[in-house]
Amino acid sequence: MNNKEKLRNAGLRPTKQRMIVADILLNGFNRHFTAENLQDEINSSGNSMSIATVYNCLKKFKNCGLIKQVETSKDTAIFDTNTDYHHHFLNEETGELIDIENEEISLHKLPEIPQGYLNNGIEVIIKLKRHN
Amino acid sequence: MNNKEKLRNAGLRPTKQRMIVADILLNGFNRHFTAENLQDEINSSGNSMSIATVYNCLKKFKNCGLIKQVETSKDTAIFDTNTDYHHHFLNEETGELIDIENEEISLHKLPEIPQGYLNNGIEVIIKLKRHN
DNA sequence: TTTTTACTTTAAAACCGTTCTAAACTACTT
DNA sequence: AAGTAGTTTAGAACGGTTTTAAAGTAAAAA
Ligand SMILES: [Mn+2]
Ligand SMILES: [Mn+2]
Ligand SMILES: [Zn+2]
Ligand SMILES: [Zn+2]
Repeated sequence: MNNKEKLRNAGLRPTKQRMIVADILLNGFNRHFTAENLQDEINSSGNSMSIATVYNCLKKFKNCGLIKQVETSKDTAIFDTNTDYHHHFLNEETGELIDIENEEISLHKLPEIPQGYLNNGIEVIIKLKRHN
Repeated sequence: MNNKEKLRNAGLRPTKQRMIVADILLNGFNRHFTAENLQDEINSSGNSMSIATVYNCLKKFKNCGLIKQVETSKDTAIFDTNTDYHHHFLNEETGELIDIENEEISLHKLPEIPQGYLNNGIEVIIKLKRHN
C-alpha cells in the first residue's frame, strides 16, 4: 500500500503537505521524533512547511493511529512511528528513547480496571541513569 | 518526625515558605497535584507564595525525594506525594491519575538494561477510556 | 467542466506552563 | 553582631503548542 492509499484509508485527504510527511515517516524505518525534528527533516529534503501545519499533521496522524505519542514528562512532545504495542527505555538526562519490544517484557498480574473504564493501552517506561 | 525535621533531614532550610508547602504535602494523605493546584491551596489556607517559589520548592522537594513527578505527556507537570514504588491509571480525557499499588501488578521478565546504564525506576501507565 | 462546499495551509499572534533575572530578604555561621 | 550563603519575589523572558483568520486546495455537486 502506498502512502496516498494509507492516507485515504485513514480518512485523510492526501494533501501535498501530508504526502511529504508520510514520505518521511511511513517508510518502514521506525523513529522517535519531535515536531521540530520533523520540520528540520522536511526543510533538508528541499521542502518547507509551517510549524502549524507540522503540528496539525501530527495530530491527524496520531488520531488515525498512523503514529503514536510517547508518554513522558519531557517538555517537548515525542512521537513514534512504531505503532506496535511496545515500551521504552528513557535516558532522563538526554531524553533519548529506546524501544523495548513486547517480547522483552512481560506483565504478569494486572490490576483490576476501575468500574466504567476500559484498558486503553499500557506503557512501561524504564528510566535509565548512566552507570558511573 | 515533624516537618521541620523532615526538611532538615533532607538538607533543606526550613524556610517559612517550605514549611507552608510541607504542611500541605507531607501530612500523610497522598495526592497528585500540579504547581497551580498547590498554589491555590496555599492561597486558600490564608498564605500566599509567588509561583516561582512554588516551582523552586517543588524542584527541591523532588530532588530530595520528598515528592515525585509522574511521567505523563500532559502539558502540565504532575507531582505525587506518594514516594513509594507504585504505578498509575491515567484517564486521558480528564488527566486524572489513580494509584496502582506495587502488589497489584507484577512485571515478570525485564529487558536487559543497555550497556553503561542502570535501571533508575520503572513506571507503568495504564491509560483508561470511559466504557460506552 | 464549472461551481460549490468543506477542508487545509499559513504567518503571525496569542497562549500558557515554566524558568530566569536581579534585587530584597532571611537563615545560618562565625 | 556581622558576615555569607541561600531563598524569595515580581516581572520578564522563554519555548513549545494552539489559535486566528485569510488565502488556497481537494473533493463533491451540479
Ligand atoms: Mn511538562
Ligand atoms: Mn508537551
Ligand atoms: Zn518506540
Ligand atoms: Zn501516585
